[in-house]
Amino acid sequence: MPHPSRIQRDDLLSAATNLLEREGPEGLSMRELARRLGVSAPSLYFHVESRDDLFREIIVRGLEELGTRLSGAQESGRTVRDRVHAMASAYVAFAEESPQLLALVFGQRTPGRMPDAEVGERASEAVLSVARELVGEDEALFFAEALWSMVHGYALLRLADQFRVNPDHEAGFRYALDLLVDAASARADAV
Amino acid sequence: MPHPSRIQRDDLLSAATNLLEREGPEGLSMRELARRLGVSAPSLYFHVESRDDLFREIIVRGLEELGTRLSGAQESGRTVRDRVHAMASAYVAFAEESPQLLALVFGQRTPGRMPDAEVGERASEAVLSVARELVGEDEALFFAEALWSMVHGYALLRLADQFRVNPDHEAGFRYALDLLVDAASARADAV
DNA sequence: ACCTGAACACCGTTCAAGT
DNA sequence: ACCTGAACACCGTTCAAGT
Repeated sequence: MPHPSRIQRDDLLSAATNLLEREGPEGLSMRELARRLGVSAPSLYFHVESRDDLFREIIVRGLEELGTRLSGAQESGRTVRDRVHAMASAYVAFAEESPQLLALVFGQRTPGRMPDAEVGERASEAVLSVARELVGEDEALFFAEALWSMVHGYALLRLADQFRVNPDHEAGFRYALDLLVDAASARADAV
Repeated sequence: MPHPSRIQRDDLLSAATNLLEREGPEGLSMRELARRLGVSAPSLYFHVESRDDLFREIIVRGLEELGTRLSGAQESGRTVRDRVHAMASAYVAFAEESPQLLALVFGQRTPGRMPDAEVGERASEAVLSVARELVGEDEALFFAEALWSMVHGYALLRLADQFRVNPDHEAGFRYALDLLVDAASARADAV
């Protein structure tokens, strides 16, 4: 009679994500992960193909979680401006809860660690949809990239403590977002 | 009579930076670096304190190089818009030449790896200066953060191949930059 | 002053052996 | 089907010993 699995796939990925946030990517080792799960290191290979594969799975989960939060935030605001701010705040909140995960999700691709292209669909669809509202179909893709870039850059640079000379981060972020929203409205009016 | 040093500090850092770009941060190992320099691993510890210290030195060099390029680009354009585009292009070019280095320079801070705060002074001064021209002293800090965020985010997301649905990256990037520059001009006119 | 080989405590991964 | 201990080739770092 076979053993019932002693490790739940979900527990493995949760423990791995915790370890990643606490110790960084170099600290997420198969042996340490096994130690925390109370099993031997080789037994992990019955649940993931390799360490790279483990990273890939973590990224998939992270990307799905981010997509869920963004499309949730998208439905929360009354005006377009509110929705942009809600989504941007959700993005930054995610970045602050899971900085290592965010860096991994949108970081340098190492072959074997990157998930299929369609995993991020939900997140990009949410951003594209709000961009469509603001500037119309034709410019939506460009505007979505601009908005995403700004929010992403802001989240990462804040985490890296690069904005330390600014005493009021909330105000700075709102200023940046409104620059884009205002510019979009001006363009839409001009047409 | 003491040995003359067989390793030049500059060679060590260059080789380390090359190895970083080729193999990523996890591939930059003291032993592999020593191998490439034709010395034993322990002898590296006469030139750097630790692997973390090596990373810190690489980051310092990278930040200085980026600062030099940005303040060079800042002097190149005739109009403010030209200068913004020149600096942004220099930033993206740096990111494309040295993606791993950029991720390191502005990535998650691991204690012991981060350089002193004033090392990035040159780069931030260049961005602040162009921001001052565009929106005046009062909003310069906020605008600089917005501009830097956008360019940084754009560079990273491009590298992570997140803009693959957009066939024309050059046009998308110019669109994004001009959104900010136009928004800044509109604000300056309104005052 | 600088370099070395040996050593220690780590690491990813494989594999034969166990239930 | 799942887990283990032993093994292999790595790794950062220290240290006594050499020039």
